[in-house]
Amino acid sequence: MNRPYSKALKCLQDFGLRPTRQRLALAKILFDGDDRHVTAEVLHNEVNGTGAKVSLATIYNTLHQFTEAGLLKEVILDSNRTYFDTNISDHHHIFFKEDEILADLTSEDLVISSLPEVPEGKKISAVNVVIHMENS
Amino acid sequence: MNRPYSKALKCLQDFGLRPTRQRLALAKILFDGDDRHVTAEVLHNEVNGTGAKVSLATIYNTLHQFTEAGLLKEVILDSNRTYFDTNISDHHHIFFKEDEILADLTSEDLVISSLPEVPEGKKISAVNVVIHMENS
DNA sequence: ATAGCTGCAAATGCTTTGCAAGGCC
DNA sequence: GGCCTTGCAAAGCATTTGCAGCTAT
Repeated sequence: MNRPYSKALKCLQDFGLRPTRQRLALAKILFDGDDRHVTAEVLHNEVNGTGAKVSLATIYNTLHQFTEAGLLKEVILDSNRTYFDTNISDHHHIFFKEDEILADLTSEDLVISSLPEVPEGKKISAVNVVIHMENS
Repeated sequence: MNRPYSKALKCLQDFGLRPTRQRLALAKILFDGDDRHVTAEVLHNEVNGTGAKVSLATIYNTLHQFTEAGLLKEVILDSNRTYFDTNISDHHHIFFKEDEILADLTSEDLVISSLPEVPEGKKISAVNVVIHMENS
């Protein structure tokens, strides 16, 4: 492929985000391949390993901008880490404790057959499900 | 009732925790009534409002001791707050965003009819479900 | 007496922010 | 040029920890 940034570039342009060097580097890692589940720290190490220098503060800012733009979803796992998921469809997660790996569940893997009644004047804004696995 | 600490005292004794003034005050608030969902901060304000003085560090330590003893369950909601739940049965939660209220769901409110296959050598250690409600 | 508990204050770890310098259009 | 973006360092916040003094048994 001779246009290695095309996908990343398009993402940014589509959402009115100025394609700076830092945003391109991050978008390339996040969107030019399979779905990813990253923490700010992992992404920081990864992007700086490629030679591009992006500060941690900018990683955080950019992850939140991408999330606001609808390019990412935040996943709450535990109180120490925020994961960002490039799969923005409605889906659930499985977390492997020892490996610290977060993965998607398909709609076949987990089925919720009944949800609580929604009170007047309220709406469901999210249904967060995380299955925690550990070594037996 | 002329033995206002009986229930709290029993909890502590049953789990081999020395019934100190601080632990009794916290156990009384947590276990002498309906199920509660508290954060360390809320519990701190509440217990100090009763006249008992308990430091925030001790609140945290005690909440974790109670959790390890099986008297409480930790509930992960978002990355800013850890809630502790006195309902230790297997159940799910609903969170009302504007009111910052966390409540239990019964097994009728939410039904999970299928779980993912468990890989060899692994086991499910938790199934965390939180329905987020907001004003519509 | 002594092992365990508490409180304070300092440390930690992740995340956010203020602001001056730099980059994109 | 002008506005947006970045990077650094400092601040923030919830939580944890070290340690000296206290307390239940």
